[in-house]
Amino acid sequence: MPELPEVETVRRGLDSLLAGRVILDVHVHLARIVRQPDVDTFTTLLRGKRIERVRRRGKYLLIDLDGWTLVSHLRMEGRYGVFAADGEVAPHTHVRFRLDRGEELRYRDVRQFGTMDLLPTVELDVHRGLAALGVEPLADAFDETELEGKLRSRSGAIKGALLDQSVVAGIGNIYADEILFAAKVHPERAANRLTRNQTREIVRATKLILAASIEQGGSSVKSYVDGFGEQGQFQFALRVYGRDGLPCDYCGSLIRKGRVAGRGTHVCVACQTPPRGARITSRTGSE
DNA sequence: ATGAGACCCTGCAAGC
DNA sequence: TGCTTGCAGGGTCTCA
Repeated sequence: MPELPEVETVRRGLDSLLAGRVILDVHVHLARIVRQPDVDTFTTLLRGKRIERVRRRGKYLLIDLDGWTLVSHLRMEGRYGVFAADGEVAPHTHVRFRLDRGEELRYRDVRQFGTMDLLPTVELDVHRGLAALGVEPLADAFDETELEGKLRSRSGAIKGALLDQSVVAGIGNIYADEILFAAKVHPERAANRLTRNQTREIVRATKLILAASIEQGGSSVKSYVDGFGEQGQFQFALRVYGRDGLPCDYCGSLIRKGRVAGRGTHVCVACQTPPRGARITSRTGSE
């Protein structure tokens, strides 16, 4: 499930493959993926456009084309790949962009959750999803003061706050668990009751973990593959996510899994001290 | 204003 | 063995 490091890995792959290429034609096989404009306009507008570059904001891919930008969100399982145009088309391929040199950019998405919006680049700031995003976690602007300000009014679990894209952009379920483990903060701790030191550790862990994951091409817990069809290697560095019942690398206690903010949540209750009233504790285990 | 829960969708695992 | 059921997940929406 692509989060910031995976989307960044895809961005790098696509940028190197697509910059300077021309879209000759577009075929949309599943209309739902394209939210705006309508499919006919989408297709007409893209035909003949030259791809300038591929950017990223949070978990969004931004493909710039001659004054227009294709805003693409992979959600759970969206994937891009460049193939020979006459080659076999994989199942669940929903959008095909025919390129020059006999190649094709293809978008696959088994769960059909992904979205594409095409809008003038100058209007990007009014895109609903983009407009609501918080700071980029790897930017200097994301520091303890910034995070503390965002958390001040939030009495809910810190994990829920980290998943909120308006607090900080790009963190999903996997990295939220990894970041909180590295920062030694229990995911159920109230966001506005963190100590200054805990906030600082969360910021530090966020930058460290996301950067390390990008370095290794992202993680690929399920089906994530980058623009070149390579699998990320960061999955082997996950310390808590998907490791319920296994010993913590740091202290040897068993990793527990429960639900926080409606998401499966992994925690070492020895390293991440549960707050009063926490559901995930050494006693209760799962649930 | 905040936060919890439903919803979208499909593949897979678990349970009978 | 074959069926049904439930779960996973990101973002957006509704509702309290």
